[in-house]
Amino acid sequence: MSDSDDTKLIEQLRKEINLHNYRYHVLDEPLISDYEYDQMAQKLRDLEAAHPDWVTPDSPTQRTGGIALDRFVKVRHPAAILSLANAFNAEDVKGWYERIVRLDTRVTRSKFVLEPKIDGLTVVLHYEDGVFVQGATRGDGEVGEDVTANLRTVKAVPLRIPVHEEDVHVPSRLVVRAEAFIRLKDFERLNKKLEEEGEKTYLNPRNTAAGSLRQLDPKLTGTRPLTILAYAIVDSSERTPATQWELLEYLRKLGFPVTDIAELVDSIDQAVAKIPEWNERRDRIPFEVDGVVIKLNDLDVANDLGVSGKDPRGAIALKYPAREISTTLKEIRVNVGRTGVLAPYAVLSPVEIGGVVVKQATLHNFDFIAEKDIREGDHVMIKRAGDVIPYVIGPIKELRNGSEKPYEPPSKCPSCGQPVEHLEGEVAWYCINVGCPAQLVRNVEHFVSREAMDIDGMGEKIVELVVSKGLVKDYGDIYKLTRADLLNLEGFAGKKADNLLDAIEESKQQSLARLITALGIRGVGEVLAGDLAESFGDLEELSKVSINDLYRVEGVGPNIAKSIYDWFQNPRNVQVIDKLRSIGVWPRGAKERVNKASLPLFGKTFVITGTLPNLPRDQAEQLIAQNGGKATDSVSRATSYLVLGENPGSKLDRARALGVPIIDEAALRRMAEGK
DNA sequence: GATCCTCGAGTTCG
DNA sequence: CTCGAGGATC
Repeated sequence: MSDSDDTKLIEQLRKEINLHNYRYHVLDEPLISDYEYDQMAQKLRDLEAAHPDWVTPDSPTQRTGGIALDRFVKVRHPAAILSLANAFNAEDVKGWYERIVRLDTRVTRSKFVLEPKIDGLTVVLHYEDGVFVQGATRGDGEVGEDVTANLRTVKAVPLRIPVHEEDVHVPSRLVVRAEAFIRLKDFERLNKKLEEEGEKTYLNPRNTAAGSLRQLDPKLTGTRPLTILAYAIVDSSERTPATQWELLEYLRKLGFPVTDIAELVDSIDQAVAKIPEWNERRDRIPFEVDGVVIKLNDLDVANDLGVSGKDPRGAIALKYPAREISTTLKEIRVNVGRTGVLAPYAVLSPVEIGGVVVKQATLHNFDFIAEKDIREGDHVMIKRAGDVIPYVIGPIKELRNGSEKPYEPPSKCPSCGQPVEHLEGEVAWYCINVGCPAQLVRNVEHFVSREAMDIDGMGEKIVELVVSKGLVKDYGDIYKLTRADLLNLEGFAGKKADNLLDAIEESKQQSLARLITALGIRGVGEVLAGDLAESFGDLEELSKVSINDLYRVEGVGPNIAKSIYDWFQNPRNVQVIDKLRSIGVWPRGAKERVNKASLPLFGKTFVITGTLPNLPRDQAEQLIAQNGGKATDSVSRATSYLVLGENPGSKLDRARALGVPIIDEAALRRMAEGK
């Protein structure tokens, strides 16, 4: 092997080891086995031994522990602080049960306790004669770090027990296990405050909790909204309760915060039956939860079962699918939108999140990249927002090794090479070349899209094809495509060509509102296009309208009015409109004024979240509109009702916070019928 | 002038 | 879904 191969390998190993260190020590979510990790570390040590001059101070081999925490005193735990075996579905849970029944038949007589698996950090709290004397992190399970001073600043940690009740006996020595974490609300508030102060924000509550506990300055920890929930006794000078359920009650009596959503069930079948309910509950818990822990209630039996590997047999963690995951950002690339906006996106090392493999994610705009200091080569946290669209939360700066490249926004359009421009006071950068091919493709895509002219069979690929072949130079040309044109294209057999031509022909019947949407005037989308169609009746009238007339349309202010006016002054656009008219794409608007005030939903604003059982979203919106209501996208005080479907998003939380009434599909139908 | 609300634009994967 | 921006409202 050549030296240059070795350098690459060393770099690669360092990067990976750094990642796995982080996963293991900070996130407590290892991706690989200890064995694999040791193999990797050994390989790196071997390579560095062979090339001593390549050893850099930031190499993970130069650390004594996994991650630099040596400034804290090490504490040996009185008993191993074990992790939990993972289950990913009900079958895994049943499998676990069957295994432990075979080991000890007393299991069949035990009840089970379900508790939330909080996404935080385990802490170990020591009490002597009821006084808090030491607090430690979990560390590797055997040895943790002494963070007593920091934990003292956490108000939820009792400094003396019992806190209230006097009739509870406290053992002279008691060691309690708890989870330290930050509530979602507190996390958001903290990040907002940091942002206002121009400080760096945190990635997620867990990260923040970890960072806060490891502050060298306890005063700083004190400013972080950490809290704890206790759930186990690690060691005690006296006998403590024999069941998990009683133990939770006992901890509560002593004055420890204890979860109030734990449940006691009689059998494993009942525990399994509760799983869907717990899954559904995930979003309503005010802190991050990454699963539900199912524990044998009988702690003596649980103890006797012992451990398998590093996991106690008496409990199992049913893990929810991860919503956040780390991966490498390989490269930043830039798309050109239909308006000429440059939209950067991240090319990622593929990772599975929420059941799909994500390869790229939007980065919104260049300010976003600069603010978060996202660099090419960074490890980044990815989240699937609302469980659909992935986005980059931010870089994991702890994992940087110096090879990351800060990002420079392009000065030229990645499609046409023309210089890009930045409008005063706006975040976006634009390619202002009217002939930019990327913009043309996006424009045509928009024209044929579902909310506009809805031409079936004309996807991204085909649009690109007809544009690159020069068959379509503006969207008017779509209607000039012939059967012969299409048959000449790659991958077009007779049937496919006919289908597409039919779809194009059919689209001539689309409403004026859709045609206005399709034109792609900046600032004019579905909603405004509908209002414009209603106010002006046809394109001819709209094209001759004055800025003052536009002003009278609701939602049109100076900027949008100018944008519409200018669009119709542009000779290129005049040409396209003439083309559309000559072909027969010329819908007449309703321009009729239905008396909306008499309709049942008049004056009501609806927001839909999740999937409705029997009604696609666009049809639900149509139903609302037809009956005089309005369907909008974001929940506010002005929202009359939230229509709740399956797998709701964050709108549900917001609706609850604002006290917006929540209804289901059936209720919406009843209201639409005026009942 | 500040704040709230709504809309538009771009976006992922199968 | 997220973000930015324009418009409406107080």
